[in-house]
Amino acid sequence: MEIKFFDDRVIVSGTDDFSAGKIFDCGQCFRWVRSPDGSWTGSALGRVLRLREEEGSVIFECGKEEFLGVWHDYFDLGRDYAALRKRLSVSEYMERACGFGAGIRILRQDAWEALCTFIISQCNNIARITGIVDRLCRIFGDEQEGGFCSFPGPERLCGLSERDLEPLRAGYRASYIISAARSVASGALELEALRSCDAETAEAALTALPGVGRKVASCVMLFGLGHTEAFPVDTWMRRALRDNFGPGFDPSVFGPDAGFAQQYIFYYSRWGRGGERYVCD
DNA sequence: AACCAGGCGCATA
DNA sequence: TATGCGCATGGT
Repeated sequence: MEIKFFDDRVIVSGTDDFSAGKIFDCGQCFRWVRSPDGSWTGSALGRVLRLREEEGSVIFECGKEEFLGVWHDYFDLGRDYAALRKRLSVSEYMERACGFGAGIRILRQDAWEALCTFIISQCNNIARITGIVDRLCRIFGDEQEGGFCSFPGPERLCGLSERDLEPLRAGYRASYIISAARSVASGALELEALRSCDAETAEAALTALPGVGRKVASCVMLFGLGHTEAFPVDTWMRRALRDNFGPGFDPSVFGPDAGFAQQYIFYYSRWGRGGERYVCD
């Protein structure tokens, strides 16, 4: 992978492992939008970025400092995904899943945003999750360039009531959002400290929050806390595992790569051939 | 017009 | 440990 710096943009080229469409549509984040011209714009970590793909390279519309200080890490560009896919291709199925998902990267998202959005995601569909998250940012976040809004932090939400959140139309999840905001804002839950904890400790701390079970906790760990061994299992994963792996399958065989295995399996089962059989059943 | 969504928490066996 | 249910809302 090559990175070239210009005054107003950074160009990343020479990799099969950056596909904006797959990265933003694989269900890990909810705030990147595609423009008619094919470019993508999103708000993350308090900043707005636009990027576009052109002839096998990715163009980040930002300066060198911002790229190195923010986006290089956010897009996990220091990781060798080609080597990762090779390690994960331990079976014919995994080889297909990794090939199909080539281009996926697991974003290093803000931990609070991950917690909040995956609380919202429970028993919900992507379209509605996106809408609720958008309203949350639009109503309680700060305005940014291009009509985008920042993700409101826990200190912004901790003083609100369930009625204040009614315009989100988040249903019963509203109370979960508020109590999570209060736990984090008060310091009762130190999200950043969970980065360096072992997985069991992090999961226990997260599931202590109302409305946070194993699935949401594992998503927060994987997408927001850098716990790459986390392996979220939802309805899609349950079906994919049931049909393609033994009944006693243990994701820990993938060790610290388990989270990436999960993403490739999930993406393949939803959008690839691995998922078609379920439609016909 | 139903069905169900990247679940959770609680009750019951 | 396993299974079932209600929870708010609205996309498909």
